[in-house]
Amino acid sequence: MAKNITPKEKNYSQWYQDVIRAAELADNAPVRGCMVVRPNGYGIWENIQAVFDRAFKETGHVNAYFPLLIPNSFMEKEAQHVEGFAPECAVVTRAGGSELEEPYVIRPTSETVIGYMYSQWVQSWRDLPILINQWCNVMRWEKRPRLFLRTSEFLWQEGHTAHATREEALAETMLMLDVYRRMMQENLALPVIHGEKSMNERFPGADNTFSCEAMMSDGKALQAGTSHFLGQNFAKAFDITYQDKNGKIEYAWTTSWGTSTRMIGAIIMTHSDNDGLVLPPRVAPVKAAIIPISSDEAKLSDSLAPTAMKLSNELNAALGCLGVAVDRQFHMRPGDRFFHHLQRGVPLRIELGEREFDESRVTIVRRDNSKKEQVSFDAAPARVKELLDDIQKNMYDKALAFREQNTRDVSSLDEMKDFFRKNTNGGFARAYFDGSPDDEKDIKDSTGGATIRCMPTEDESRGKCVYTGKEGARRCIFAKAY
RNA sequence: CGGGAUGUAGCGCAGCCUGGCUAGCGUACCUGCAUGGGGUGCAGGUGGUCGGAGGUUCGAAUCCUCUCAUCCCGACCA
Repeated sequence: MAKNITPKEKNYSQWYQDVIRAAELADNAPVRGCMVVRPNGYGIWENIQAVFDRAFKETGHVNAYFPLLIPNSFMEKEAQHVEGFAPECAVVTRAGGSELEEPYVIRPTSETVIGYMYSQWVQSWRDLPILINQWCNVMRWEKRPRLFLRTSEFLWQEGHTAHATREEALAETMLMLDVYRRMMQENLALPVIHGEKSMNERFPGADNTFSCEAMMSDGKALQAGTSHFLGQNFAKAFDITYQDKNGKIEYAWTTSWGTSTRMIGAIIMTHSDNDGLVLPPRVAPVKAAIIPISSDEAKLSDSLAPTAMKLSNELNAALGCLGVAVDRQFHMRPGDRFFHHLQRGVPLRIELGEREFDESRVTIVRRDNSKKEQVSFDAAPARVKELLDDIQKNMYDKALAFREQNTRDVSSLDEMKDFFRKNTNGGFARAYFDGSPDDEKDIKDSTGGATIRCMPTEDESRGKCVYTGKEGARRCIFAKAY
């Protein structure tokens, strides 16, 4: 057991922070609520970006960049939007040594500037759809920051699209929700439930919001990605109009969708253990560490290290990435080196020592030391690839099994209260619900914080509402959330 | 922003109540020797204007006021 990490059973928040520190993912910045993303953490983000970016491009989107500063008046054009975001906006009022004529808001999200630009770019039905994504930073002055989950400044991607018809925009909203679900499941090993948000949880300015919800290992829910159907709200606020085939002027229909560095928090809280970080191989910056071991320095530099380099090149070629690194901390004791990689979430360790070398074999060991096997040099690339795929799959299966173990169907309000009272966080409660936003708030108050995370898209069943008793209610996932 | 707590070496802490020699301890770090396949052992050493500002006092880590930051519990959110 790692002595620099508080066990999660003892104090989950402390455990989370300890894992981040031990894995050198991020540090607190000198600015309130901001974080410094360290190389090991940024490497995860780069891998996430790579797989998501590819998926966006495969579905016809292109990248662009819009400015960090937004004229204050833009924010005020959409009533719901300004109401939702005003409390958490940081504003620039001085620049160049004097007071600005109009304050600039540091973007909390870019619907407004992008809407403004779209209004200039769109004239005809032929100009639609516009399918643009941007990777950038945004700032939201949150009350209670937590590394990766909620920081004042965070990195994300925001897609903004404009369409000629309502149907097309709705289809886009659902398409991107599904892209998120797939990417999270396949690459981050996060089983997520995707579905529609309740009115209380809607994005300010959206007609409808959908999300991907994941269960953390303490039973709480985390919203890992959202896709919004904005209707014509922003088109009307920013005058995004086009002339249709009949020559008639129409408002466009828009969508927006985003995922952020919060996904790194989701990965940590879904997979990691009391020894430290556990990373899904597909997004691990280091997928395997080759560790040459010998007490004979000449042997290390003359034969083991060069062989390790050769092996890492072969492995990288086989994996199609640069995820295999040679550990050159030769002066450290083997135990220290193993521990270092363990805490940083490196899925596989390849031990290359005198014992193996003499026999032209390497030892492949899993992070948790659960399996150790010897393979020949020639067989190593294929075997490593196989093992990484296996680990990736097992992580997903394990997370899914955990979610299922902590999900329960509840058919009455008392049962729901009981579910969330018994444990500290409960888990996911599945229940039919057809009440009003105030009814939902009442459930929140009486359960110690459980809210509707989403109404699963794939669940078309109908039943009796736990609150009102009305028949024909949709099924909802209730949970306490981060 | 409300309730609670904490700021002393990179990290974790003691000292504060009851003011007083040169501010300690563990760990990390550096050096040496021995070691070496899941957090090595011994010995020696480097490193602190005690979060910041002001006040009380002959004298402040310690008492008082203000301030900043962090953590926990709420409200808010990707």
